[in-house]
Amino acid sequence: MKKYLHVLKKCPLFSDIEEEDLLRMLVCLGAKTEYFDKKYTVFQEGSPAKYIGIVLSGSVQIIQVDFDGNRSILGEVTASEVFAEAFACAEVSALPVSVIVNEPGEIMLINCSHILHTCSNNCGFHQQLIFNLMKDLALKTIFFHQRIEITSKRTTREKLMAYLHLQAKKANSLSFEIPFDRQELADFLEVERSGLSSEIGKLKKEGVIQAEKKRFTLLCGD
Amino acid sequence: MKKYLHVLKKCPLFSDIEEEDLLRMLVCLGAKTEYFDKKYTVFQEGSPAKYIGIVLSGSVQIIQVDFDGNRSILGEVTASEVFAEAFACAEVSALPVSVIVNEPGEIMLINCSHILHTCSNNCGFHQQLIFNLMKDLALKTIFFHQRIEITSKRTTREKLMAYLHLQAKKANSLSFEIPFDRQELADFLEVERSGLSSEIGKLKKEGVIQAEKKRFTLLCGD
DNA sequence: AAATATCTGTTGAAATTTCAACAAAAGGAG
DNA sequence: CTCCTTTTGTTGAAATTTCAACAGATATTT
Repeated sequence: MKKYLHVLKKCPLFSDIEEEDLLRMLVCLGAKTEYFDKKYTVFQEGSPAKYIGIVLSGSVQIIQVDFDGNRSILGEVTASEVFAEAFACAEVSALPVSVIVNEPGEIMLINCSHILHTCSNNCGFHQQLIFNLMKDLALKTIFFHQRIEITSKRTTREKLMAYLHLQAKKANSLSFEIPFDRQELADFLEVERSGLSSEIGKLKKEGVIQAEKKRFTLLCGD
Repeated sequence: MKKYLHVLKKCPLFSDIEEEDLLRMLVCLGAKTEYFDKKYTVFQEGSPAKYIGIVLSGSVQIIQVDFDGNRSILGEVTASEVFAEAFACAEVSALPVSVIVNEPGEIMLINCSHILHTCSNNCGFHQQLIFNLMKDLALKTIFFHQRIEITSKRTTREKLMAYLHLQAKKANSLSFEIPFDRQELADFLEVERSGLSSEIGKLKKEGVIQAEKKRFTLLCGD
């Protein structure tokens, strides 16, 4: 556990909680850590939500698959980030998403009811923990708004450009890497892979962007 | 304020808070109530988020308008429901959405920092309030997942049917009213109004649904 | 009650996406 | 290094959406 202390300290769930308190708290919360291989299903759509997940290393993807087999990627979660917190908090009986390992690594799982229902020792950090969880949920909602702003565009080109501009803003640079390959990007933008590929090709020809594998560069300053 | 007590008691923000405590708390929080006319902009996209809104009567819509003028409707908020809580909690400096009055009515506004930062009297309900706010945020996230499940469909027909099935499930009946007119429904589903209209026409002809103004009935039991 | 504004359904042409299929390129395993 | 798998770009045809425009129906206002 100590190995990942620097990761946990960056986790929004543990903001403003001291190192020694954090370690004790994790014991109190019954946190457990597991290693998962690539493509492993950490949480299966339809199963009850009890655990909050924290990525310690590697990464996971949040995905939704409808009955026609169409995959939507809701997001990519990397080290020190939290996932499934909303479902665990709301205590839903059937997860609307699956969580799949993208890059193998270790994941910490915490039974959410241990967070929500103050422990018997009534430790003071507990209030801070709940406060942090709330902030995190608020930020997740904002993330969804950004995603909707992108996917609500009507054409592949507009969706792609909206996404790239947002990534550039996040990276604070016109050049940046995205966490998706082409198929995954298509599933995130809710478009067809082949159409996306050809659109990327056109934008490159037009001199609007550079694109080499996962690295994109916006050439126009707008 | 007393006039809307029954509405406030149903508000998820005030679950498990006694009537007398609630009234005192509202004073403590500096809650203020205002009447708004139809089409009035309660919150303007781009302005800082400070207040949580609670609809006491009438309804509001949460909308996003991109620079091309395309409108997306994120949701409809009716009596005893909360809005803008995520942005207020996250203390964002620029709202990504506007809130527009649909049916005129009264709205209660509460400065979110009064909720987040425990008051000097440190009243016990405050912890309950924060807990409730967290639950509410979790449910909002789930709502967004449902919306994504609908809008991620590729055709107008699929989006419409996914939406109608969800509404039927919520209403617990195959017949129900939706809160949108045709243009608004199109802006919620992220499709073209004319295409939506013709799709509704086809579904009626095929005997899959009945549709009369805002009342829809699913004729197939699936 | 008439006049005005808003909402709805329809149309056909243009633009775009989807779909299926294939080949080149890149990556990984032995 | 070679074989095998995965990823990516390309294509053209079919399906769907978008767009603009209009007319009938429904509300709202005066």
